Amino acid sequence: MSGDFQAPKGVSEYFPPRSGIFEKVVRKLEQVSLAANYHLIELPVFEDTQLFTRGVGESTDVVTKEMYTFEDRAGRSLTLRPEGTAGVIRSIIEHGLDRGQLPVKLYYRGPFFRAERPQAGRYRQFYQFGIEAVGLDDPYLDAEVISIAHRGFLSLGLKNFDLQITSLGDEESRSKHRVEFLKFLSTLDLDGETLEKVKKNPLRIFDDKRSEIQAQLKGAPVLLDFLTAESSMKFAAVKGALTELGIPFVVNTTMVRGLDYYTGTAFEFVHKGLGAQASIGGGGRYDRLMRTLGGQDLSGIGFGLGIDRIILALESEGLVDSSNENSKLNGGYLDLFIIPIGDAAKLRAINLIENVRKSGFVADMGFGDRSLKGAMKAADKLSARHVLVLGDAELQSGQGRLKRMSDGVEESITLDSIVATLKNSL
RNA sequence: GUGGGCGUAGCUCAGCUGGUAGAGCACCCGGUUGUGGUCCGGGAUGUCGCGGGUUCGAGCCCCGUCGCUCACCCCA
Repeated sequence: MSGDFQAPKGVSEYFPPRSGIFEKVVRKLEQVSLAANYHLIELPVFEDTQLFTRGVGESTDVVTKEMYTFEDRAGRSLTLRPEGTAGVIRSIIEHGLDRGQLPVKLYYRGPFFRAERPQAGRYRQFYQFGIEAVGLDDPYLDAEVISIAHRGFLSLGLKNFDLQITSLGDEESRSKHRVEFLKFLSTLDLDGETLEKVKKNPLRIFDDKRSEIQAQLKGAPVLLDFLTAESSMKFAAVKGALTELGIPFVVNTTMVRGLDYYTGTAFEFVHKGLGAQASIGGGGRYDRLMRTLGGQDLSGIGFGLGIDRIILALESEGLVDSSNENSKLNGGYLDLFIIPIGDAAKLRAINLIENVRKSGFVADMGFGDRSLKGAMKAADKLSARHVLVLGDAELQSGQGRLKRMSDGVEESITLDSIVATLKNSL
């Protein structure tokens, strides 16, 4: 530990070589989303506090104790976004994006903030990638959204994860179940704190990890058994589509989502190689959110994936080598490294490098005053494919020897043809 | 908010029952004059998280404090 400052508690930071993995994850997820016609929406990281209290739900932990809320200079209450969907919906309504063709298909990514106690895979500033399909209530759209997340994970090489799904049904389904469930809960022996929790959202009790609680929950009325015919058919359609797509899933009858706006389809991707925070992504349908925020009565569905956790998952599956700084996987390599000897050579080198870079190659040069041997070592450490030593002789003759580092073979070239030579070497 | 573990070189860590610090990796220089990867030689680096106490003497013991970490609650 050195220096006078350190990062605020619980934030994740990515610097090379790990930042290369971060970029790769985001790029892959963008790729699969774009391929399904979802497009980028870039939003502010802070919003009117009310957007979240109303949108996410007053009873959720996210709103009651995890928001970074502050006042701006005019006394407005603002909050660093704890999740992505509310902001997306706000923007859709505000800009009338839902007035054209439906569904509106968007993806977003960036930092999110929750004031929690940090632990493995849980940060106060964390990164999410998410998509939203808004405006249509079609179970096949649910399946599409899930399949995009699934495809994203597969394209990153992940294997050790499960997809869990359930249906939270519509309001009728839930109120019928709620009556029976509360009746059941009243027969249990629960402590005060748990009773409080149950009051806010009875289903939350399923998240309790204490075995004495879990034991009591055996035989509890299951929401899935109370689905209306319509909800039931939709859920069956989602499952059918997933099966058709060859996407394995397990129905989790006790799955609980942390945000209040979910209705109908809800899902979660759980990775087995992580700690207590095993969810690498989740989402679901929300029928009321848009109306709640003052928009049209349109349904939507989306997911949020935790980039930090995906990286942990990749590492747990041995899919990235964070110790190898220049692993190609991390994008760390150079097409050309020029070693100039003397100031005149540096001037020429910086010029040559510029041209090489313009042609799309990755190039760097030796700065400072290292020994030639030291500079060669540096080139090697940087995984340079070619090295060119530029000294007085080369400056005068305009000729040089391009060394291929893989086998040490040197090729005589004219300095002006270096780009062409590099192209030929591919 | 609650509980456990830990804080020693840039990184990973060692340091026995208290005697003022070490290894590996990384980094720099060199192994003759302008060419890397292996090998060999050399080198720099720490207020041992911070403050106080016990002691002739503390990285090792005690107290406090800050930080990190894992777990609970909850979630990405």
